[in-house]
Amino acid sequence: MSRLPLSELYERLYARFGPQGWWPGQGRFEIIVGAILTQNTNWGNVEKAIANLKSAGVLSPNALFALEPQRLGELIRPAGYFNIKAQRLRHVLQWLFERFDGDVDRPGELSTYALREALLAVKGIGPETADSICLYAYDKPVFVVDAYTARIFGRHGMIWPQAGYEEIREYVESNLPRDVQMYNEFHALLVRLGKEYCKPKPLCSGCPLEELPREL
DNA sequence: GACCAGGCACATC
DNA sequence: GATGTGCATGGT
Repeated sequence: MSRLPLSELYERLYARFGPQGWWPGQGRFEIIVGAILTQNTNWGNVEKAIANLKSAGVLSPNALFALEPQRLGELIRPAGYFNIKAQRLRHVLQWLFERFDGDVDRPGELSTYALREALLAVKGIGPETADSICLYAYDKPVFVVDAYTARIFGRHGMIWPQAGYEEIREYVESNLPRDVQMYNEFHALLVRLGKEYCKPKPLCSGCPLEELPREL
């Protein structure tokens, strides 16, 4: 495995691409909705779905919870998997209302660990979605692993090929300062790098990381 | 037309 | 515990 310090990788990516300004949406509730809609889905499609929700005036916990499930599906249709995602949004809303009286700020009072566990218990919220919500909606110091992260780290020999989500998350969290802003930028920078240079095909053309030493 | 995109739950072995 | 499959739209 490479001994390239993660902090150096972070600094190089930041120097190359600059601040990414994530999350690309505003407000806690919009971030939560976006985190579910973007599951295995291009962000451009998510933007269309969110625009539909805004136009319909239902991008709030109360309005969205009052919506007929079928109507919700129609509005988020551009984001794909619209039936299952409509259900997942309902599950989050049920959680929000049953446990926090529909107040989207109150989950933030939980500890990082408690919030993460509570989110993971909601049907339709897996590790990446839970961590995205923790980090980007509630400023909790949790690193978000995604498909790009695994692919980039894997191709550069930084993790075992069969490493799972938790393994990769702990690898990052134990090798970087526990810093919300750094986790925020690092994840966004990895997505940026992945979109531009680390696609399934072609493999790594012009990747900026090639300038980095493989072994220090 | 094939492939891909900021996953997840569930079935099966 | 690992692996396979359904879920769906829109861009390249």
